Amino acid sequence: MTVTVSAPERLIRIGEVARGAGVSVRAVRYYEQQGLLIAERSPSGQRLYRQDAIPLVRFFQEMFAAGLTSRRITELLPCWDSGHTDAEQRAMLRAERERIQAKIDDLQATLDHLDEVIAITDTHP
Amino acid sequence: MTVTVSAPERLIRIGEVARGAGVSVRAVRYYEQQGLLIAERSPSGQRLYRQDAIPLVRFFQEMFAAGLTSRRITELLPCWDSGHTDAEQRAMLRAERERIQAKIDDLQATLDHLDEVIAITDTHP
DNA sequence: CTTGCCTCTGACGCTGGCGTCAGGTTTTAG
DNA sequence: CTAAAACCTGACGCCAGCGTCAGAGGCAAG
Repeated sequence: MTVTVSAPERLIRIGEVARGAGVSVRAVRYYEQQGLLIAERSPSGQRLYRQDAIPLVRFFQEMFAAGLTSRRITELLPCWDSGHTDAEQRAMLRAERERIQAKIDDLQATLDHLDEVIAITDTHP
Repeated sequence: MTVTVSAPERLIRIGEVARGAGVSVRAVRYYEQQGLLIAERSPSGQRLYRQDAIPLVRFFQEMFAAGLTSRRITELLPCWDSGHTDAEQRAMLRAERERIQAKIDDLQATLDHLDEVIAITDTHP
């Protein structure tokens, strides 16, 4: 039988999270307000995060860039960080996947359109 | 020598433009306010458009979906509807093309990311 | 003529992801 | 010990692309 002595994980403060993830401190506080990121508090009230908060914030940025709202992300978080998801959550996950795929297809079509215009304007000054 | 008698093109009103392009009447007025779409006026003050306003509005929607602002679109309009563009405009056009391509690449990476999560949540209920 | 739909001009509201300022406490470096 | 840097809680501001409401005029049909 093995006993896992939880390694005294070094907790970091909000500034380090922000710099590590390339966002502003304000943004990290906002994520907490939206329920995306829960922080412990030091006795004096400062937010304390585990290191994996940094990749998590990067993940949020990725989802924002893909057009998801913070509410939607909170609904999908169980799929991400826990090993237990229900059918509804997996369905939402696939639905978002489809939305993103559709967006990619739209952008690709737009790109092709633009390329035509570029070709015309280049050959026909 | 040929004389081009301009065909008495049927002008349409704002509602027909909106329905044709799948946007709201309010949106079409907004485009005019932003300088995207200039309309003639009937004696009573109603906006009158040529039929090609409909594909033009569709084009605006495509650009909005690709992340361009209305200001940016006005700057690019000469590339689109006239046969005369300068070097600066063609450069902007290519720059936007690159932006969209980068966006597509980002979204594709996000999609791959999501597919991994989906695979995990599906095999590991 | 009137009914009903379309159009007009303001002008305020909304959404989301923050920026930014104010005014105060805490931690850290020297 | 002290000054700078980092952190805290509100709370207002911003932008862009419209939605929406108010109040008034235009236009074809019966």
